[in-house]
Amino acid sequence: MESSDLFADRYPHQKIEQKWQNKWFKDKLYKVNDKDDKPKWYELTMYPYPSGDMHIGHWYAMTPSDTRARFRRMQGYNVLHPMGFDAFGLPAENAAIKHGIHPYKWTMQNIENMRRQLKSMGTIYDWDREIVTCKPDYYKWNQWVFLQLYKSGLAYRSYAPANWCDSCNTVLANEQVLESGLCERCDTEVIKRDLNQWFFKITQYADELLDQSKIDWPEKIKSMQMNWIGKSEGVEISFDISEYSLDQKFINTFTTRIDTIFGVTFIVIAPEHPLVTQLTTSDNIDQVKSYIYEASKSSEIERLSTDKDKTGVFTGSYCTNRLNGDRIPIFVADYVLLSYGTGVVMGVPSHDQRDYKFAKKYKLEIKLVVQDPTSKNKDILEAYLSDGVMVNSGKFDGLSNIEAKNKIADYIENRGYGKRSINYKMRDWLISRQRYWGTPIPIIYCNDCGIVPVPEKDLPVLLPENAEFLPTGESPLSTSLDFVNTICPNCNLEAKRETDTMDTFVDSSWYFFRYLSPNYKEGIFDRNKILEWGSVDQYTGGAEHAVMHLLYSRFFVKALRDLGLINIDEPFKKLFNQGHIISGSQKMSKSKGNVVSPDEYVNQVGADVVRCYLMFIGPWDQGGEWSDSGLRGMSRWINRVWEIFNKDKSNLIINNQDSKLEKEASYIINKTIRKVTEDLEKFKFNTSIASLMELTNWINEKLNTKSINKVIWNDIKNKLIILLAPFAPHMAEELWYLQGYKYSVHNEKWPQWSLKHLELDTKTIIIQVNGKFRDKINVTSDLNESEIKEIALQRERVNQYISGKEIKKIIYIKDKLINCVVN
RNA sequence: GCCGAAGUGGCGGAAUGGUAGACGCGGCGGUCUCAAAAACCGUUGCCUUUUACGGGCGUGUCGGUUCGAAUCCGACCUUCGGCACCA
Repeated sequence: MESSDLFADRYPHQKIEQKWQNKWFKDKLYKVNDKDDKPKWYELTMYPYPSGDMHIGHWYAMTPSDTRARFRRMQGYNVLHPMGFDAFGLPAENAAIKHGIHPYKWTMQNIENMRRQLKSMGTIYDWDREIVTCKPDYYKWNQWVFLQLYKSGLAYRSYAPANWCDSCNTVLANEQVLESGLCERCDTEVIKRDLNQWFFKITQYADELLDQSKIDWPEKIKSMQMNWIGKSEGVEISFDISEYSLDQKFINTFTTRIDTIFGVTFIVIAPEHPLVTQLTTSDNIDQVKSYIYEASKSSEIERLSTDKDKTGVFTGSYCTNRLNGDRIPIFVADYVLLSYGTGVVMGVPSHDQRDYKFAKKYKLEIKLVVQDPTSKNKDILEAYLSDGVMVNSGKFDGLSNIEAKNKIADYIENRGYGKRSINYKMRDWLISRQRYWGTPIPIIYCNDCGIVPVPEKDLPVLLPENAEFLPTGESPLSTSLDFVNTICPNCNLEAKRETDTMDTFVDSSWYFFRYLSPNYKEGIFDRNKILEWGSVDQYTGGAEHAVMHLLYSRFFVKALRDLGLINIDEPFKKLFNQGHIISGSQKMSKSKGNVVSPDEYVNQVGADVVRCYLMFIGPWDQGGEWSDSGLRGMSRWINRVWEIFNKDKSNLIINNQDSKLEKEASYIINKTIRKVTEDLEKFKFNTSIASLMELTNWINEKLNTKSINKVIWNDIKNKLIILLAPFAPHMAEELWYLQGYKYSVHNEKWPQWSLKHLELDTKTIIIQVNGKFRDKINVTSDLNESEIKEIALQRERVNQYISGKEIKKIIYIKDKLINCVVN
């Protein structure tokens, strides 16, 4: 950062910001009173992960929403704008492994520092409501919700693959696996390992989550959620494998194109599918086994990559298409996922591009069943995806394929070959993490009683302090014998605890309710407070949470509602996504060394300047680039505002009455109030501030020309300070105090504008000739259309362009312009 | 590949059918100063011989609608974001 003398410094920000922050804190100015009978407004910013040091990105997310919350407060709402910490998670555990510091200590130190930084921003957070998710009085309720979901069948245990590093002997998060597929710590190839894990049944709510009628969110986010849920309707149909005398006589596939069932020339099965080994013949077993091993090394993203060539191996077995008796080869290929549909795909190369490529590669038959009515598909050079007429499809020949879809589905259902079904891309939510720093899952495994939930009275299941974080191949909690070994609550015999912890998205799925009764001991939340406050009125945060956090929260709220705990359908009524702030045209990151730290800027120019600058950069949803010189401009403006109030006005303010000037002043102040108010509603902080700058420029100009009298000054100073208050809360408070007004400006009412003052005696009319600007005139409001036209046509500048030409028509837009159309 | 957003001075941006470039940064000229910084005042889209408060051009590209288009429509180009073999 450049030296401080480059910055304007007449405004003693350090002294003033300290003074008011202390006073607000002492007076509990921003304490939220539930009993207040003003209308309630819940404005929430996504809570941060306590990584230790705040960078300017945190400020970019938080100061504009604080300004909005302050604005709502001054508009007469009882505003709740709380803050807390998303305190469980991987970085704390990594710090523990790397530096030997306990995750709790590391996290709490970070929180302490961040709390100090957040306070320095001059925000209205009511710190009495702070929540810290790694504290037992918070995560106890994660466990409690888990038990409720378990009881109602929404939590279940099943096998799921996890990234595994053989050398480190540990499970890896996706972010710990390099793009090359190697472990980030030791460069060993990462494989998949099936683990028994816990899930929440979010798929049960798939259809309700698709209903977005009760949320006012950006279209972008809504469409991302739609795609993520990925509903598709089709038919589940079985192929006959009874010739192999296995337990299963049929192999099931799901298709959205049942009209192409007669074009199936191969079947593809996912490598993880339990039938694979049973169906593989001894000739092919070596090949198939090595293929499965290779597949386990590739990540899902790699497997699903369109760039990659399709690969697969033949199992040596066949199945029979029950509609036409065709004998069809069965392949294993990694482009089929066990987790979607039935994990088996019917290959129709003539009508699916991916199947077409696969068939070409392995020289499989390509059989046309839907004919293009125009070209008749003479040569099949690629899959034909459009609609057409059925051919090679037995008794369905000649029908349109759209009609055939239904008829074939009916036929299949009548014969018992399959049934219509709906599939979702979305899977159930895997919440198990083989980690230390998270909420212990409250389950006990007993040899006799099986899976036993921890009784509610025994909650919380505390995270033991003495677990070993170094990788052992087990979840860290299993190294704490005091923790693992317990007594079965059912039979009182020895039993073992679950040693996995919960995904931290569980914490963030309901934290917004905990703010309403943060210290409530009798339950997850005080239901009366939920009735009073309801869900979040305005939520703000980054778009990177478009799917996971925002979808999980919606699921949680619906599940809690169905458990009878609340009567709310959606957690966040309105959503706004801010963009990202960048530095040196790049995302800020420690490795690039371009992280902008707010503390030193706050020291040099003050929190108000940093706040205003961040809001002034550009539209909030588009993000922007940090620039020291831009900040300097804001510092200049804040200092100019300060000077307006602090310079000696005995010679500047005149005593004369001047109704024309008073009218002008009244016009500009009303215009500013309207602009600031309307733009704040729309999150357009940049233009709000620009209009405040215009107002202060006007005041300075009038002071310099000695054209402000006492009437104007008294009106304008009062309103200007109030308008400044949400943006620059410290300076506004000090100016308010210096004017001798009653503490606090933040309890003042937001000013109203009146249309009466926005009407001027004269209007500026633009004169165009053939749509080009040529002149403008000032006319009094009482002139009518023909009088204005007459004046306009007489203007010399206009005459230059119309003389000697035929006037075809004149367009007149009231109070705005005249356009003269000539040849 | 699909979906979405965006493209305007030297820079961040404003204007969502009616004076393009508000506001700010940067630049240039000046005031103050021994000098500089800071601050303040003036100026600043580009081109042109501004003798004229003069003329011409100008919102990614090409076309269209309109009296009038940065804004609406069509095609294309570029950038960014998201999703990605979903059977």
